[in-house]
This record gives sequence, C-alpha cells and structure tokens, in this order.
Amino acid sequence: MPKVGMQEIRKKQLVEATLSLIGEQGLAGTSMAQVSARSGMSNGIVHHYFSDKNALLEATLRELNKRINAEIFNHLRQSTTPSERVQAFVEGNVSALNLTRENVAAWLAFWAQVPQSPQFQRIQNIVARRSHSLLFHALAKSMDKTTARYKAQMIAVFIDGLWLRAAVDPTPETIGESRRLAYEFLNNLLGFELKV
Amino acid sequence: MPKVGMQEIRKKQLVEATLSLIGEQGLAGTSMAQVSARSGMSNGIVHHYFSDKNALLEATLRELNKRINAEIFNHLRQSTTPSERVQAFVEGNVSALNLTRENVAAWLAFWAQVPQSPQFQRIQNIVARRSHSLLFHALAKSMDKTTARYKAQMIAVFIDGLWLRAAVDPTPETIGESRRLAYEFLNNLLGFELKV
Amino acid sequence: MPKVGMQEIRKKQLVEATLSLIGEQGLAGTSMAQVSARSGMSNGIVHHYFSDKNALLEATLRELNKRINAEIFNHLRQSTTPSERVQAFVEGNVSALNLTRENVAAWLAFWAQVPQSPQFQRIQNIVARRSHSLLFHALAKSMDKTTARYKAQMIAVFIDGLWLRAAVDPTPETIGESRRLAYEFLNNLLGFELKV
Amino acid sequence: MPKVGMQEIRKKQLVEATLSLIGEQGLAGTSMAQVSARSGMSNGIVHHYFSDKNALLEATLRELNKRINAEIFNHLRQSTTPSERVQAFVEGNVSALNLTRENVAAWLAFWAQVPQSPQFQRIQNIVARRSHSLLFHALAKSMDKTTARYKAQMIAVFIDGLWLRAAVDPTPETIGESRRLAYEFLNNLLGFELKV
DNA sequence: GATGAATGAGGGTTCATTCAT
DNA sequence: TATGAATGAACCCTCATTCAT
Repeated sequence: MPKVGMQEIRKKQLVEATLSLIGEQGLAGTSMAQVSARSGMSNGIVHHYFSDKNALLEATLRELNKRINAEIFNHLRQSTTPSERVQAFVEGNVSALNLTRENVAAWLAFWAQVPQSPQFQRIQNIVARRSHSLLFHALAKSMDKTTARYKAQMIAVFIDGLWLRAAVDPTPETIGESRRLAYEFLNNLLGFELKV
Repeated sequence: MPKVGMQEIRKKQLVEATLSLIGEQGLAGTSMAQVSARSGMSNGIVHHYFSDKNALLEATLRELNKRINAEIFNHLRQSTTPSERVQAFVEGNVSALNLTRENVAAWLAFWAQVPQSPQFQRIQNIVARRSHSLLFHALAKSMDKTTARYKAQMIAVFIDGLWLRAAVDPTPETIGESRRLAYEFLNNLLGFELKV
Repeated sequence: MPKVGMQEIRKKQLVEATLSLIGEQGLAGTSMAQVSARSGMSNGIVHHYFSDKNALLEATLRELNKRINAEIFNHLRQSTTPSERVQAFVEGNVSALNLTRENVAAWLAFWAQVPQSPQFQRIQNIVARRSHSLLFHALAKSMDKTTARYKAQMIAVFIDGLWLRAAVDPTPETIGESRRLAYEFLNNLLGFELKV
Repeated sequence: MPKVGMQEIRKKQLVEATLSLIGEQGLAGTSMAQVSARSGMSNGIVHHYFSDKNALLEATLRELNKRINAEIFNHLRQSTTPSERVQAFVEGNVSALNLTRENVAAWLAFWAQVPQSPQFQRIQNIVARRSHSLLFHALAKSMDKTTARYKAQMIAVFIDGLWLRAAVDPTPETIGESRRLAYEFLNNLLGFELKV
C-alpha cells in the first residue's frame, strides 16, 4: 500500500472516532485527546491531518451528511417518476433514522451548533437547499410552483421533526413509528399510500 | 438585616443572563464567569444562589419553558371547543417562535443536550407528554383513539420541525412562513382553514 | 439571663461545632460556613465572636486541651503519693482516649498543624512542658534527676504513641488495649502493677 | 520522537517537590500550582503525569515510606539473630528520624489525613502490619506468642511516639535524644543494652 | 447584635495547541 | 511521519472575609 493513501486512512479513522464520540458525549464533551485515544493515535497527531479542531469537526459533519445522503440516494436510485422520487426521499430519511443511535445524536449536536458557527451553517444550508430543490422539482411536475414550494417546505419540516424526535428519544419504538407517521403525512399531503 | 427578597431578584437576573448567553453562544460556550459578568456581579456570586452550574441551567430551562408555555396558554385561554384547542396549541407554538431569536436558539441548545443529560431529558419528557396529552384529548372527541394518537404525534412532529427550522434559520421570512405552513398542515390533516 | 452571658454561650456553640467538624473532616475540610451552619447561626456571625478563622481554631484547640486536662486532673485529684500521681497521669490520658472519636481525631489534626503554626506550637509546648513537669517532679522523689528526666520523657513519648494509635485506628479494640499496654509499660519502667 | 524516559524523571521531580512542600506547609497548604512552580514546570503539567492531586499525594506518600523503609532495611540487612533484628528495626526508625526535617513533618501530615482518607489509611495499614509482623516474629523466638504480641505493640507505640515528638519539635536536641530513649525503653522491655 | 449578600483570590482540573525530538 | 511532553488560558467551584442593612 502506498504511503500516499495513509493520509486518507488516518483522516477517516479520526473522523470516525470523532463522530462516535460526539454521538456518545455531545460536541462539547468531545476532546481532541479522546479522539486521538479512540483512534489509537498519539495526542498531537490530529493537527497533522486537521489544522484545527474546527477542521476536524467540519470533516466529521461532512462525513455524517455523506452517510445520510447515502441512505437517501440509495432509495432515489430506484425511483423514476416524480412521485416516486418524493417517496424515495422520505423513505431514505426514515431509513437514515435507523443509522447508529450515535449518528442521529451527532446530527442534533451539529444542528444545535449552527447558530454559533457560520461554517456549519453554510454546510447545513447546502444540505437544506438540496433537499428543497429535489422535493420542489419533483412536486412541480404535477402542481403549480407556489403550491410545490409550500409542500416541499412542509415535507422538509416534517422530516426535520422526525429527526429531532429520533435524536431526543432514540428508542426503537419511537424510531419505528416514524415511517408510519411519514406515510400518514404524505397521504394527507399528496395522496400517497404506504408501500409494503 | 440584609436586603430582603434579593434571592428572587438575583435569581431572575442570573437566569435571564444565562438564557441570553446560551442563545448567543450555545450551552457549551456559556461560562459561569460570563453569566456573572453580564449580570454585573462578581465571579463567585452565582454559587450563592445556585448550588451548581447545573442548577442554574435547570432553572434557565424551566424559565424558557415557562415563556413558551405562556405563549401557548395565552392562546388556549380563549378557546373552548376541541378543534379550537388544537388550533390554539399550534398558534401558541407559532407565536412562541417569535420570541427573541436567542430564546429559540437556546431551546435548540437544550434539546441537543438531552441525550447527555438525564436531568434535561426528564424536563423535556414532561413537556412532550403534556403537549401530546393536550392534543390527544382534543382530537379524541371527534375520532377513534388510535387515529387521535397518530394525529397528535404528527402535529407534535410538525411543530418540532418548525422549531428546529426557526432556530437554525432565524430570519423573519422563515419564521413568518411558519404560520402559513402550520395551517396548511392542519388543513390537510384535520380540514382546518387558516383564520384571518 | 443577662445579655452579657450570650457572648460566652455563642462562643461555646461555635467552638463545639468547630471541634466536631474538625474531628469529622479534618482541619482543612472544615470551613467557616460549615461551622456557622452547624451552630444554627448565620454566615457572617462568626467574625463577631472571633476576629479570624485562626482565632476560632485557637479557641477550639484550647477547648480540646481543656477536655483532655479535665480527664487527667479528674484522676490526679484522688492521688497523693508521687507514684500514684504518675499512675493517675497515665490513667487520665488513657481515659481521655475514650473521649469522642472525633475529639481524638481533632487532636491529631491540630498536632499535624503545629509545624506550620507557631501559634499552635506555643500552645502545645505549654501542654508538653506541663506534662513533663508533672511527671518529672513525681519521679524525682524516688530517683536522681537525670533518671527522672529520662523516664518522664519516656512516659510522655509512650503516651503520645498511644494517642497517635487511637486517632489513626479508632476501633474499640485498639483503644481498649491502650490501658493494658500502658500498665505493661509502667511495670517495666517503674515496677507498677495494673490496678483493678 | 519525544524525550524518552521523561515520565520517570518528571514524576520524581514532582513527587520531590510535593514532599518538601508538604513538609513546609502541610498537606492542606500545598497546592498543585506550588508543586508545578517548584518543579519549574507549568501549571497543567502535573496532570500529564498524575491523573489527580490524589494520585500525586499517594505517590508522594509511597516515596516517603520508601525513604523510611530504606533506613530501616539498611539496618536490618546487617542483623541476623532475632534480638538483633528488633534492635535494627528500632535503630532504623531512629535513624529515619534524622531524615530532612520536612520529611518528618510530611510524615505527620499524612498520618493526620488518615482518618479522612481511606486511601492513605490502606497504605498506612500495610506499613503498620509489616512493622508488627517483623517485631512479632523476632520476639516470638524467645517468648510465648501472647507476650510477643504485646511487646511488639509496645515497641510500635513507643516508636510512633518518637516520630510524633520529632515532627512536632524537630530540634537537634530532641531528635538526638530519641536514640537514648529508645534504648532505655528496649533495655527495660527486653534487657537490651545500648550499643556503642 | 445579627443577617446573608457580595467579593475576589485561589483551589483543582481540562483542553486545544505547539514543539523538540 | 509521529510522538507525547509541555504550555497557559479558561473552566467550575470554594472560601475567608467584608459590609450594608
């Protein structure tokens, strides 16, 4: 294995450790020393791969978003019609709620930091805009743009609510109900029926 | 004899300072020194009124909940029929979103701490159960219990989503849209029309 | 009761509280706030009766010595012959070991502070000199002064050892053995037999 | 690679500084900041080597015991017969009294903390049991076990008294007399004569 | 006499970061 | 590349003491 790849491997290990630590102890409860310890590395090494604690956190947030997106795009891949895309987006999010309990808690930790961190805000804005765009374009095929915009916002709001609920009360029952609630919501909003 | 009644005055000042600081800088970014400084008091005084930082934070969380509840019960007071009560609950929450930007951000900061703090978890559980109970009993008058339970959950989820959105993107436009979105949601779910 | 006596009553309450607190938690673990709390008085009142924490501690040390002396002189009162006086002194000390466990622990706490406190050192010097004088004069009746001086020192050393042992291992068995050990020691040194 | 072996060097420096500070100012009067300052190090460094103040104090107590034991075993090494071993033990302790004045004061400081610290209590128990065992086994060769047990206790008590005296009144004269007193005591108890 | 509010220094500890090796 | 030694600021908290009332 070439030395070149080491950098990426190390970075991934550090980000992985950070993510799980944040999930367990929150953003404030996670120190650089803990990260390096859990990664099996030395104290000072983190600064060779990340200029800052902030840089590490940013990379961790990106990784978290990547995981969530992976779930969503996994469902999107098999969907073609606009209404299928909307369902897939929702299904993907519900599926993402079933990621490690720690990942969901970390998601909330990062969101709570957004008002204090322009950096995180920027990242979350991109995510939010992408979600809205996806929903809007799918909905706009079958309704006027104003309505599509509102419904896209409503779906995003409802999904955010599901995330919050899952993070704060991460019991299997609560998370398990999310899909049912989501489809009930979609049914009311768009006339979709629960699949399967 | 020392100044009497200082206890309540000082406690309020300290909680107020804490609340605004958390709103500005997050829970982790708020130190006891900052709290006492903003209150115009000395470093050690906080421990004269609160045994702990935790005790101060708990009092602050209770104050925040009190403010939100004040908004909600303000609307509930004028409502009598079950469907009016549901609308009033939603209106009250939407109205609470218009509290100081800092208050809404503080709300999110506390929620994010819930997974790490059994203390906060307990308090938030009480709040959540009370909301659910209110919604459920109002809805159960006009539908079967199972449906009432699901719809109550859906309303709670949607409202949580609105709060999250308001905290993370506290622009007047975003917050201003909340009421419209909420009514659109209620209309779809229960057939309510937007008032005024 | 005249107001004049209040001063003495309050002082005694404070000293009493201090003594028991030191016995329970050590000198370093005892704060002025604890003393006033246990005395059922307010925070600042202590400084009306004692200029200083040091003054309070000094009074407490004197009270402790007074209690110990009370035990010793209680035994001395009934003794007339020189050898009876030596026995009475030892008996009095052994009897003092049976004071409250807290008193004995406090005794050690004060001794440990002696190297750091000229004030305590002075007080303890007086106590030591008085003990030595008592033993020396009793012994000098039946032996030459050099021998009397040595034997007086030896008795004092042995008794200090018993105190230390009682303070560090304050079980009834350990303390109970002290009298037997003391008489065995006196028997070897002076030919005294255990009474009773 | 960082300087290797620093761990042991720094730990020794810190323990050394702690020991002398405790000797000078007592346990309560010794702060972490003083320890690091006297070691010529920064404020936070102590926690790189010791998890806790407690851990540092424990290490310091062990070091102190090690020094005392070194004196004792130095004398024990040259002794073979049981009665020689008893004399060596006493001589070793007397010799240890001549350690730095600070060491002897620190010894008392630790003993005074025993009632408040199960940790120190455990360590001192081990020391006490070892001393008793040594004395008992040596004495039991020439007398019945009950007598041996009592005499071992008496020797231990007397030696503790000598330590206390040396700590509280650390003048050369007082300490210098200790050997003479100890031999007088042994002579009375066991018929030993002062060597040289 | 008596209260408890208020101060400010100092306590132990944590932590992101730097740097010699 | 990698280590862990080292720093110094900041954290929460405790405390003897002062003082207006």
